[in-house]
Amino acid sequence: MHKEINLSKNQQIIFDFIEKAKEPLKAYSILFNVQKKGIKAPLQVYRALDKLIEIGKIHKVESRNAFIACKSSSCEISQATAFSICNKCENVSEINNPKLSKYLTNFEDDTGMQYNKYNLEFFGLCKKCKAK
Amino acid sequence: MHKEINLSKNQQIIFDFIEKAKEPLKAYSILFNVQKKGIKAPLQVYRALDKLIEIGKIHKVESRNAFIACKSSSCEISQATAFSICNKCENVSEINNPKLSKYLTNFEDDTGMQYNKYNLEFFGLCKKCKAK
DNA sequence: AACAGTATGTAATAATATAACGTTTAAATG
DNA sequence: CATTTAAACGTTATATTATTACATACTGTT
Repeated sequence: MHKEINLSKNQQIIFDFIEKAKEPLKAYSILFNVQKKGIKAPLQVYRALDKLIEIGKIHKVESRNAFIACKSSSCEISQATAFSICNKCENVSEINNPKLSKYLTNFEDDTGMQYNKYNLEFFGLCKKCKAK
Repeated sequence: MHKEINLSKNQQIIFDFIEKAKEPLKAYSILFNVQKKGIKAPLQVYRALDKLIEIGKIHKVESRNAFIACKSSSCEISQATAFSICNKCENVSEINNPKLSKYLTNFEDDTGMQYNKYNLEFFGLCKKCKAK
């Protein structure tokens, strides 16, 4: 579960926008859309994004360079993320599966090394796109 | 195992360079290093990279925007990749673990959807960096 | 030879992200 | 409350990553 942290003004503006979207947003698309709120420069966006990622309120979808609000209560502070990505409609949803996260969190590689952080992105066709 | 495919001139030049490196390389770093071989423009590099990824000779490490030669015989044509990444020294190695790939290939999300392609990136400290 | 598919060369530009600087605000400490 | 410290902010410039658009050339079939 997320620790409750007071967001700063810019962080709050940008988080609100990402959360409403319910789909991954690009940094510059965020920028264009919050300019009316006084945010003028890329760096203001990227700084807020960095912080929001750090505290686990959003995640970055690496393969898409896009940002999405965290809707899972189990991905502890962004350490462990998994996404399902449709290659056709680009729908992205966070996978909240305790078995999967347990399996990956406990995974040891051949050298015996264990990891506390991972990012997993699955690709395929979502149900809607498959039906077509 | 990889199907044997004849690489074109540019593809071969760029693949040779990535394979020798044995660490992930950035596109523009590749460009600067193959200019003496007559490759002058970013697009020439990106086109070769796209093709090499498509046929499974290299992978993209998404969180680093970098490219690494495939050393695994089991990641069938780039459909299933897993990497271990050290956050300190930036060492990246491909994880070739049949159990892991089997687990992920067979994974079904809560909607019953199955995926044939995924990319997993684990983060932590490698042995060397942990020892320090 | 004609065709289709893939690869190439080149210039321009788009999209993504950070460096460097100085100022302001908020929180913690004496 | 005054002081200190850390975090956040604003701004400009620039670095890095990647693609569009268009013209040409090569490769392997029929």
